[in-house]
Amino acid sequence: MSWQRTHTCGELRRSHVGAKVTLNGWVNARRDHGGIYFLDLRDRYGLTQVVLDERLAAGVRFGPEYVLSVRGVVRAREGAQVNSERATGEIELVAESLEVLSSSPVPPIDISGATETALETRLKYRYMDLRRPQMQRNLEHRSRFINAMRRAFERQNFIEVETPILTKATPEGARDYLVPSRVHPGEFYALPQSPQIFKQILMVAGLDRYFQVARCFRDEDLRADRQPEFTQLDMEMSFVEEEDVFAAWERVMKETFADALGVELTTPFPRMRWEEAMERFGVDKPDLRFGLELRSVDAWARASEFTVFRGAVEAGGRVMGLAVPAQHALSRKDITELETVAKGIGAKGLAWWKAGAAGGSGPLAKFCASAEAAGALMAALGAAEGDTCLFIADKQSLTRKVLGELRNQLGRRLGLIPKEQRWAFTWVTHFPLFEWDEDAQRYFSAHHPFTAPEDWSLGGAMDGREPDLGALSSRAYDLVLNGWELGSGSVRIHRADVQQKVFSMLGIGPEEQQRKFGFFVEALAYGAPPHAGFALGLDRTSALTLGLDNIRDVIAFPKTASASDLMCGAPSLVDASQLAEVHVASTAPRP
RNA sequence: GGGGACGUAGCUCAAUUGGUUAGAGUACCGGCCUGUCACGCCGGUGGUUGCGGGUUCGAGUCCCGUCGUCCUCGCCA
Repeated sequence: MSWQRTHTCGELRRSHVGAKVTLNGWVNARRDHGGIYFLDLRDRYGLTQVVLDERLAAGVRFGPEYVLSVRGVVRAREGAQVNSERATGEIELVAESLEVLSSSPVPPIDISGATETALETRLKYRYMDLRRPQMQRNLEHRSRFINAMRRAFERQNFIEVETPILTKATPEGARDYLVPSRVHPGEFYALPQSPQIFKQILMVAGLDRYFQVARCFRDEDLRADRQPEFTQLDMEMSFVEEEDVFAAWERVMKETFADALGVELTTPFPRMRWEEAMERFGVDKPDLRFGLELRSVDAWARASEFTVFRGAVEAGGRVMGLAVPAQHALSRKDITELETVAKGIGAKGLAWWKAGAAGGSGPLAKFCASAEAAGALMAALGAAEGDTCLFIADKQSLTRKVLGELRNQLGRRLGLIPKEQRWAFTWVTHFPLFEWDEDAQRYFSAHHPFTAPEDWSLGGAMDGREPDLGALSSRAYDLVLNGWELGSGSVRIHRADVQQKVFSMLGIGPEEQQRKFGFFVEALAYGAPPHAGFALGLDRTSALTLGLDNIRDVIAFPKTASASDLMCGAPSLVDASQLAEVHVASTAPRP
């Protein structure tokens, strides 16, 4: 008689009563009552209670996580026997025969119970961790989401094209993962940080609309929202500008959320220039689910007697603040904690003021003694009587950064984020083209070197003038959701001469350009259409739509903070012969 | 590379100021129990306190080093 299942463990209902069925699954729990024996059998689809009589239970040995095949008859449960907590709670399977298909030692992970196992153990025994219903739900959700997104792109006539995993190292950007070549001694492939160049070349090739579920690799340190390999929904389109890309994605997101989550998104998403995001929220990925916006106090500071404030403004910096409504009554202890946070980011201090028309209280009170000064400060902050106002005075970038972080922390700590407003998307546009790097003493691309400048003349550089590179604006954009950067993209440079000029501005000389990007610039020269694209982080999006704050829980086999795979033990030493074959000698001390 | 937290039974945790034979819950094993569903009751097995060194009459506890995990800053075109 076959052990193969006729139904799953989540399938049987009252309508199946009387049927002879076979279930396969893992032993989730056992309840031995002497004369009668209960067994919960689990698979991906659910739990079903199996009833064994005394004789049958005594005849076979099994424990948690054994794999069983149970054959028997479906019986209705009546009255108090019904388990209304379970989908299969109105029936049970009365076993007639039972076969052990596979055994298990005592499991290191409690799959059926309530205790949360240490992450280290979960990662080492990932195959058991993934048996947990929560993890299976996460992976199912991710699969549904990605498939819905694929269908949405196909409806818009995009085609999915695979690009190489073994490709060429790039000088800009993150650290590359390198793969030595056996055939070409001393030469290396790199794993792609993104399919950027290939997808642009697909546009030159006339593919017009491309997308790909693309694995990307960046050899940088990990975070809760960052793994060394991650997955993007990557896309590119020809003959378009920003709004065309936004519209394509808004349609995809609307359809995907409806399809996979049953959520109706409101489109179009708001657009916000980078400068506005930085000024109002202090960050380039603002969480728009709550207010508490930053306000400029520059004018007030310039006129004030407070030398710290006035000095900051006169030195070309900024004085900014935010007003915490009186109802949230920050204590001195709260403010001290916030000051510690501020100093940790680099602020010299945190000034505060309890707003009041009569001067208020706190360190700033003596500079607000006049009703005029107090009123002006309250007006600048949009503050009401009794609000706790927090101030940072420093150079602009630090002032924004510190207050942006304080705003985010206050949003969480004070419970300012309304539960019902779950999906606060926004496009952030017009990022700077270049950012100055103090250590390297040169400019780097804020996005990547293929990003189109807002001004095709590059501030006159195309005509031989020398613009202020830090002031150039780009056509890069990010999609932000609830304070997370979900993805980014840009209108691309489709002109070979502009691309070469940008490389030069980044300090990449003609010889290096030719060696590293020659093929790409040459491709642009052969009839490149104007094009633009975007890539969405699927790990982050999956996590966020599940309400998770760590992307590990939507990745089947994630790596630890030190980029190890605890299950298979990667990375690992390899045989000397293997190294020799690829012409590599290790300089690491061998244990 | 820096900062912080953590590491004790299969799992989750406790252990006073450095002091008896390192405990509890759960899991596991044995016994009892015919309606449980995280069954219950009784009993039992189970420990290199991550690893190495040091201080001490005595170390899970203090010190040094090291390994690992998490969070985070730098980093992440």
